[in-house]
Amino acid sequence: MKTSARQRGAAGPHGALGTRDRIVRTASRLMQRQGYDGTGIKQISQEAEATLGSVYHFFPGGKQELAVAAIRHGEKEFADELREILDGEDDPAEAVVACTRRLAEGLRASDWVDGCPVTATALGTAGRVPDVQRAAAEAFAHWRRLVFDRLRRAGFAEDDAHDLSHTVISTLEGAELAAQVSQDDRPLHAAGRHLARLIDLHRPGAARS
Amino acid sequence: MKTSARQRGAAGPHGALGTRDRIVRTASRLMQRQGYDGTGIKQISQEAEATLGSVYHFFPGGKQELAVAAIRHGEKEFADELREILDGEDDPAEAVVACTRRLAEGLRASDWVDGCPVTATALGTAGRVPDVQRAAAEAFAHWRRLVFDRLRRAGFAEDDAHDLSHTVISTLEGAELAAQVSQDDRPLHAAGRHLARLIDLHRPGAARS
DNA sequence: CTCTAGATAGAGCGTTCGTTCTAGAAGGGA
DNA sequence: TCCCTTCTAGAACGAACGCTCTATCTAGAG
Repeated sequence: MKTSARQRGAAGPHGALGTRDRIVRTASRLMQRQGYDGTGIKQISQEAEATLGSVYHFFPGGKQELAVAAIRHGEKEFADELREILDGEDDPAEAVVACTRRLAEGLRASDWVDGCPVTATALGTAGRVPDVQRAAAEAFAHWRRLVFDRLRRAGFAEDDAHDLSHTVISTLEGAELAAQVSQDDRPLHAAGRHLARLIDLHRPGAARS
Repeated sequence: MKTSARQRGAAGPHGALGTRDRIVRTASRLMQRQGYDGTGIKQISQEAEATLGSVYHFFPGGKQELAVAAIRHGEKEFADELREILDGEDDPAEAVVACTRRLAEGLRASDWVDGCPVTATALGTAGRVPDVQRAAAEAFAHWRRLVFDRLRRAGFAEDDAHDLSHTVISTLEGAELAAQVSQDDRPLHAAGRHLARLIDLHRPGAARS
């Protein structure tokens, strides 16, 4: 019996999730918007409809452990979306453009509030909380790996795929950041067009300068 | 009498700066590293060797006004550096590569702690503090303008220069972010190589696909 | 039934937060 | 000389912080 039927009666904005899941999802969403220091444990427990006791029951390591779980949750969420988009297009260049469109839609739909789920948390704790920094680094590495694998599957050379996967993730992150700060999705659209050109340039069999 | 001779005797880690300047510089540096919520007014006043009274004397608007001043300071600082590098190279593509090198040096020298001077502050206050968001948007726009002007001066078409300036700033920001989080400067070097290729692609007179 | 581990509940701890407030020190103009 | 503005100094306030602690409740094992 991992999660018993002891949960509150399916009410509230959360589905039939267990208490632990509600806490992690809420923490992830709040830290994405307000950063690590801007998000209080009590705020998380309230919005997750859990009590302080439950939070410290599931996360005895306190705020740091909760932040790591929140980052890992955000990582998986975006990884699933990324994988779906990358596999949904025949051409990797078009797939990357689709990514920028999706990011722009998400930003606009949230009124420019919901950006990357790990950036705000990671940046606000730069060198202070090693566990958080490590989890954020793993998130970036994982996302980059997804792009790398997609390029390899399309026949790109290993070195090219490696470098391109770096730049694709960096540029997606940077363009989302610029779009969020400027409240304008043009940075994302420009990034999409340019990344597509760049991928075309390194396409296997293409002429190289 | 703007700044009297009433300052403390040139001691401390700060030069012969006025109290207001010491406060702004300290706030900028601390918020760059710890974000808006992670940086306290008292911490700023202590590290700036100023008192709380001085802080609220110069910034009656409190933390928000101070954060705006800190962002504007960081903006000017990076703009000066950016202008110097862009003008220091004959070719805009080489200039952008020089930028990525400079960013990598700065990150490494600070042990991956000093990233972009506005990102952490802006992200941590996403939609909550409009003044900060506006100042951050102006910073990005200003930096982008510097790249745009440099490309125009090199003869690039207006539309190309516009789109490229977007992607250059986005990618620089994203690569610096990825490098900081991963504590690894490879994202910046990959970004430099790819941005140079992209600029070459749009060079005036070059063949276009 | 009893017993126990898992989970929930929230009062309360010491600390720090942003801010306010009053008091004083320093220099220039009258 | 006195005054007035500018700047420095830090005690004090209510609120919020992360966290600890004890108490209670529930579901299943025996």
